[in-house]
Amino acid sequence: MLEFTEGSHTHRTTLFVEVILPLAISRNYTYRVPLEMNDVIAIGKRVVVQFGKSKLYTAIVAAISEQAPAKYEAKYILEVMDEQPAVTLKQLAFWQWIAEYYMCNTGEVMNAALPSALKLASETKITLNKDHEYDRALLNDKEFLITEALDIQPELTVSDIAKLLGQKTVMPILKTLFEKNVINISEEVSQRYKPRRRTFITLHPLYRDQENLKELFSILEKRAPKQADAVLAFIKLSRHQKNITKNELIEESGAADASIKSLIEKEIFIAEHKNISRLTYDEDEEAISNFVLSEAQQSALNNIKEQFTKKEVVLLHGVTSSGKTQIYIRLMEEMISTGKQVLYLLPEIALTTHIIERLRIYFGGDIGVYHSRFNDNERVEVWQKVLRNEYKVVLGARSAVFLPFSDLGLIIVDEEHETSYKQFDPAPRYSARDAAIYLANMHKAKVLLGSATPSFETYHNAHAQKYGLVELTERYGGVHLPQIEVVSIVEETKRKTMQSHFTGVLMADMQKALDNKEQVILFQNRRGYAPVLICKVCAYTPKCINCDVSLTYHKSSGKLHCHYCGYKEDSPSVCPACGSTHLEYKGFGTEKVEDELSVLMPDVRLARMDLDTTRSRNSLQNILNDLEEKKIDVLVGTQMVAKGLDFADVTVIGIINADSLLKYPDYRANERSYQMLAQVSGRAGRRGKQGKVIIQTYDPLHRVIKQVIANDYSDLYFTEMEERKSFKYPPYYRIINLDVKHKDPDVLNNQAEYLARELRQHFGDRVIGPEFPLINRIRNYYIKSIMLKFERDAISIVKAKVIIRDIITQFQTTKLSKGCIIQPNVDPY
DNA sequence: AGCACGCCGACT
DNA sequence: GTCGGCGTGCTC
Repeated sequence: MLEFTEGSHTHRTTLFVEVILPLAISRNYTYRVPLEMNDVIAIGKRVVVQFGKSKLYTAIVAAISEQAPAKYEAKYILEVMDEQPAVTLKQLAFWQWIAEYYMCNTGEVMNAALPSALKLASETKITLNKDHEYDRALLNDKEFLITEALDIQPELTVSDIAKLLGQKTVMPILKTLFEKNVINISEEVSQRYKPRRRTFITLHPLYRDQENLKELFSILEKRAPKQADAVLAFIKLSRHQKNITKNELIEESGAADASIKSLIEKEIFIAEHKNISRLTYDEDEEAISNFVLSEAQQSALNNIKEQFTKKEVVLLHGVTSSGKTQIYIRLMEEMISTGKQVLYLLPEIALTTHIIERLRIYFGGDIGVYHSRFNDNERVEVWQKVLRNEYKVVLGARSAVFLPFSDLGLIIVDEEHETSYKQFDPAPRYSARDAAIYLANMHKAKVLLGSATPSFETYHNAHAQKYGLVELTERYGGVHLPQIEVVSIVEETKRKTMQSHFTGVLMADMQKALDNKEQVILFQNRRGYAPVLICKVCAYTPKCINCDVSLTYHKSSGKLHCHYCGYKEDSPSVCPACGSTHLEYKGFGTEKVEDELSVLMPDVRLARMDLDTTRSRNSLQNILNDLEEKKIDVLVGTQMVAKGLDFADVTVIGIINADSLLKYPDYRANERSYQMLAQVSGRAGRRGKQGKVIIQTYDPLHRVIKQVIANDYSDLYFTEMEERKSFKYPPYYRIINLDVKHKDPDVLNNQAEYLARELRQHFGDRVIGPEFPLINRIRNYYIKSIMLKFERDAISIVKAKVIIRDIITQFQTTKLSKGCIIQPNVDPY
């Protein structure tokens, strides 16, 4: 046949593809390629496949072969979605590495990597069958209810119906309705990415001639004055801008849509429909790079470049406010001049418009931004632009490591110690910092890690000469490090100078700053009002019904919240156990700090920044804007305030209770506390003025506090490292945690013990536990943790992981382990 | 992740 | 008895 002449031999060959499904399943599945798709099928393209009875998914082609599977009949691919592969070969290899290293499935990696608009899944839609006559009186109550609902809303999903009927199992009912020909059941895949379209208007070239234009006006003014207005508005707009959309024209002229339409019909206006990008930025900002590096910055930059000739990864250890960003900018400029791409990773919270705008000054439209506050369509557009190599620089949070880079030259991981680089909740439990190093390796690119308080892992690698190390000890522009004052809460309580949770010292310094029209940040590492509510009579404490935690009282909602599962209940006014009205709030969070301060300083403009106040899309940015515009005098916040805040007029920082950090029962508590305190302190007095930090604590002589005051990170490092070594912790050892979960605590105990025994057979006393973690029940699952500690060099971690995987697989086939969930967490933070 | 099948308690 | 919960296994 004619249409078969142009192609290759593949026309006659039946092809099979192995695809990755966006699900937590352990292997790939094989589908058959219809002959007519032979020419378009390719690795990395998305295909639509049916998986199971009815569900349709977008899968990624991972391999193509001519070999038919022996044991089953492969289903056909339904559709090839892409003209060009959406995922590169490098990415597929990267996904594979993540899945192996972090002990999860490729499908889970795919889920994290692809913007959801690129992986549409079908949804079951229920509609009325209008072609069939039936008597509704013959239906039972529930069936009748469904038809009634479909009269009002013609299309319902399965979960809509579950909600409607108030029960979980609805499929049998829908099935009988379908068999009675009352309803249709269909699987619909919606193309979720929609380009944004606008209509652009231009004037017919005929009217570029002044005479013709004059004539046109004289006609229009008489016959259609509204249309004349529209033409006038067009001419006015065209003086300032090149592209004019129909909407802009309507807005400017006040003319109706119909007027414009008739002008288009008369061919006076020419309309053109175009896809436009959602990723706009102000083109008026000319790219300028006219800053001068200080001597210290310049020598650090030279040093980094020198190190890059010998090392793949370099750590830039620079104190807060040392001007690391400017060094990054110079490096990025040099890299993109060679034509390679740059990835600049930042913690989500630090990715504010402030830093984006700052980089736009230098890179203009060449810079792409990628983070979780972007909506799906925006993310797809960034993805596609990276794929087409239209960005030179990508600025992004954790998940930006998954973008389809083709030729990376440099990855910068700023604030590399940040724990938010590690994903916790759903697998893949990956570290974007560590993954970035692997990714760079694949691209033969360099990695620059930047931090004022490097993670011990990184610092250790730098000291071991594995990474290059560049130190920058001078603050930019000669800004002094803040003065740190430690205030003993015990002392002040004795002297009765405490005002609720504020020491006299803090109150006085806050007042002084406010008198000078300066700003204050207060840090309290806990959100909500009070973490524990306790009955003074019977000591009853309200607990979460799903988790092993006490509920936190939130004053703003008047409810008790669980911070682990989201459960909420009304706060009781009498003790549910004994009926007493003597209920006491114990402990305090940001809400209470804010509340108390508003009583003590009623004239102060207060704001709060924590998870609860920054949930919606723009709320974080709004708070930061208000702070910048000095609409806020005092900002109370959780760890968030330690990151990415850079405001000249913040001169006083108060740490309400340092002990909550220091007392944390974790081997990293000291490292974390130091990082936290140093990072918060770094926010004080950035430009021109020396700032002041007040640390309130019950334990002013604590070693870590002394080290923070002395600004002696290496002292902290060397003392802590001794302990890490003797207790077999990272960076000397690698840790893999296996969290075992089960609804029944007894089964969990037995099975976790059994699993640990199996592991011990291979790994001996490298296996610790199982032990109950700090919180031993979350969302109704009891949890036990098994920890594996591997010495760094003596054992192949790759082989160990294969063995662990085998043991887990083996374990899951045993009858008694039914219902057990095992979650591996490699390199837990 | 969905969805079907099968077993078991609590209702008409 | 039957309905609906829930556990278990499978999907190319």
